[in-house]
Amino acid sequence: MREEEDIFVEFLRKKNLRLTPQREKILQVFLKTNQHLTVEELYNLIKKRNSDIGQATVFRTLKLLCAAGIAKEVELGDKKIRFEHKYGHPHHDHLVCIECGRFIEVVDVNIEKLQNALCEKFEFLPKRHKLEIFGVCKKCRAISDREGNVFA
Amino acid sequence: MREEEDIFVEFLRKKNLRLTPQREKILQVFLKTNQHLTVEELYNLIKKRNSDIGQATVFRTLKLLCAAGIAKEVELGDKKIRFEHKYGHPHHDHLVCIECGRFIEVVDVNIEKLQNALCEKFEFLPKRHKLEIFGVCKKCRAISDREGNVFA
DNA sequence: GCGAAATTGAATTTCAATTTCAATTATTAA
DNA sequence: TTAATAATTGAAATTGAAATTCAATTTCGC
Repeated sequence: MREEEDIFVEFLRKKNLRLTPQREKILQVFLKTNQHLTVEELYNLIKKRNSDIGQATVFRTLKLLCAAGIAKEVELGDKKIRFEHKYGHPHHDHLVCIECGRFIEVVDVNIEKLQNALCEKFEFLPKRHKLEIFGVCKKCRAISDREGNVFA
Repeated sequence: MREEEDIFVEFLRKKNLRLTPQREKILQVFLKTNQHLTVEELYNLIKKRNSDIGQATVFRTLKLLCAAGIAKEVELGDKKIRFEHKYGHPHHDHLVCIECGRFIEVVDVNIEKLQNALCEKFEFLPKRHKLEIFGVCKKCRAISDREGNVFA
């Protein structure tokens, strides 16, 4: 929390930008949730909590947070841009449940190694990658079982 | 070519839909390109070639082709929906060049195996996945070298 | 305090995706 | 063949999220 704020302040300073109450608030609320929210969802969350900050400001601040390395854009199947924490939150992939929408963050160094080997084979210089596995999570599988889903 | 057309005809028949000249044309042009085109790009291609088919029809036909298992939606970084061939074109991942936009289609059974193992660990039932590696392709790396790109 | 620069947020614009709807075309039943 | 029925088309309109505009406001440096 504190650390992210420091990074943000430093980032803003370098760019001759200002840490405003709105930006501070948006960062706080953003950091407090571990979900992957869209601009609109974060905007609604902030409005509910108390503050009255415009959607444009939320939008712009999230972009700033990305530029500062604190947030990161992701898309999880639906066609909306979502934002996740980046700082202190190293690279990972997602197992996305197509029933409940929840996701599991995973890393597998062996997969990453094979990916790099694959790139090498094509003399392709990898910069970043995105792996999403869509399926049914443990919890939803249990529900299907209980309900005797004939398709499962 | 012929095969895809047969599949499409059969698909349409089952759904009580019709094979119109427009749909036939769209399928032909779609199959002739190996790129991953957006609706608009395919629409422009068709217009250039000769025909005068509306964008709505291209859009709807591509959706039909997806439903028929002939086409498949993909997104490659930019935020547009693109369509690739699906029939006779088994699952694969993409190495996407961030310089020239070209992509390489790849498969690595070992990666897939590790993915399945990973899912098992979380009791997650995988249905499909999407792996995209963004980086610089061989050709573009050569260009950077030639130009003495100090950042490369 | 003053002026320059940055910020805000409501409203607007953008842009691709999608839908509407009236006109057209094809199919079916009589 | 014709009339009724159903599907198709495409121009135009709509949608919805992303991004921008701009006048009003706030903040900063002096």
